This record gives sequence, C-alpha cells and structure tokens, in this order.
Amino acid sequence: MDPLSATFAALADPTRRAILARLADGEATVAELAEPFDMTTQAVSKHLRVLEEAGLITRGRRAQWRPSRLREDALDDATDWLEHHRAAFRQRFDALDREIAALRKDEGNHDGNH
Amino acid sequence: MDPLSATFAALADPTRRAILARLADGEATVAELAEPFDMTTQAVSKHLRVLEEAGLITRGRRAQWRPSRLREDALDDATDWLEHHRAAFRQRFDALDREIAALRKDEGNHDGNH
DNA sequence: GCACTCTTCAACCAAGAGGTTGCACAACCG
DNA sequence: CGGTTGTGCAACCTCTTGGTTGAAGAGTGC
Repeated sequence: MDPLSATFAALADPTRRAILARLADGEATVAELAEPFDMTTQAVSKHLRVLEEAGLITRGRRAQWRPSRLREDALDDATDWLEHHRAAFRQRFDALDREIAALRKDEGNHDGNH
Repeated sequence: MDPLSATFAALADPTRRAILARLADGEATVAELAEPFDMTTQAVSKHLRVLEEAGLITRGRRAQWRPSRLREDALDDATDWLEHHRAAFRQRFDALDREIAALRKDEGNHDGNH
C-alpha cells in the first residue's frame, strides 16, 4: 500500500487515533496503551503494528517492555495532502462564486430577474 | 461509523483521492470520472457512494446523469484534527528537546561527559 | 412504443480488518 | 532454578472492502 493510503487508513480508526493522542503525552508500553480500552492487549498490539507500518510511531525495546513513541514527522505527508487539496477546493468554489456573480450581473443587464 | 473515521477511510484509497482531485476542476459524471481508471463504472459508482456517505461530495441529478461535486467544507474536520495533533506532537518533541538539553547541561556541571 | 444511454442495484468472490483465544518467547524476580 | 509479567505470533472467526458480472431503473430521442 502506498504511504499516504497507509497513513489515512491508520487514522481511520478511533482506537488508533486515541493511541496517537495518548502518545503525544509521552511514550507508553502496550499495557499502558491498552488500559483505557475494552480490548485485549493483543488487539492493541495489532493496532500498534498498523501505526508502525504506516510510519506514525516507532517502537523501542527496554527489558520486556516495548515502548511506543510518536514519529516527529508522522503527520506531515497527510497534512500536506489535505491542506493542498482543501486550498484547491476552496479556489474552485471561489471561481464558482465569481461565475455565478457574473451570470447574475449579465442577466440583470438583459431581462432582469425571472 | 463516526464522521472523522469515515472521512479518513474515504481518503485511504488512491482511486478516491484521484476522484476528489478531479472534482476540484469542476463537477463530473460517473462515466467521466471512471474514464481514467481500468475499472468498471459500477466500481466507480461504489467509490462515489463512499465519498458521499463520508460527506465529501454531493450528487446532483440532471436527466440521466448524476453529476458529482465537492462539498465546500469537505476536508475541514480532517484538516482540523491533523493540524491540531501535529501541533501537539511538535510541542511534545520540543519539550523533549528541552529536557535533553537540561540533562546535558546538568551532567556537564557534575561529572563531565561519558 | 422502442431503442439507446447513464447509472444503480444485487449477488457473488477474494482478500483484508479487527477482534478473539491459546501458546511461545524473553526478561525480571524470588 | 521456577514463576510471573509483558509482548508477539498463529489460527480462527465475522464483517467489510473493492472488485466483478448481470439485470433493472430512469431519461432521452426517434
């Protein structure tokens, strides 16, 4: 899967978004991350693997713990895509507004409203 | 599915992202949208349904055509989430940098480097 | 009415996602 | 050493996804 698709797919799950939000407070172990959820640690471990493969987190190794931490540039590509296209969309709507305004003005010059 | 998850899930497919990019140039019919892809129009119709249910596009009805167009505020929520959390992540890393700098300075005051 | 076009609906299929349980492995602790 | 803890792996299950084919609407135009 291409990296951008992997990132968006990883973000498309509320559990994973909550894990990311938690990791903004600092690194955490699997058990710590699993605690708020009604779910086995294995399931959380799977979510972490998805996040890791999407390049959103890295995982350390300290004794029997595998602390997860955010990657600093985790959300850059996704943010870039969204901001770029949101800007393009807005331009589109601005152009549409101008067209509509021009049409209205033109109509007014010829036959008024109807 | 919650709206944010639906949005990210919709964006997690390159075909759908290409469709959105195409729609930034103006509205288009299913057949027009399907043309660049090696895929049946039915498959594209399914993608459009996903985009519509995620609130990213709206669909008109003009004779036998169903033109799709972007929703102006389509990407707002996703962008907000990403920007907010990217900022939070960066704050985290800045804090980490300060901690490390403080540690280095402290170490230097006591026993030099090792 | 009839043919034609654009689109959707329904059924199907292979593959993947998200969860479970059970087990294995590695590292601590007595 | 043996027991406990944290984690990962494998197998399994159910539901979803992304595609297909074939048929059915819905609108246009002769």
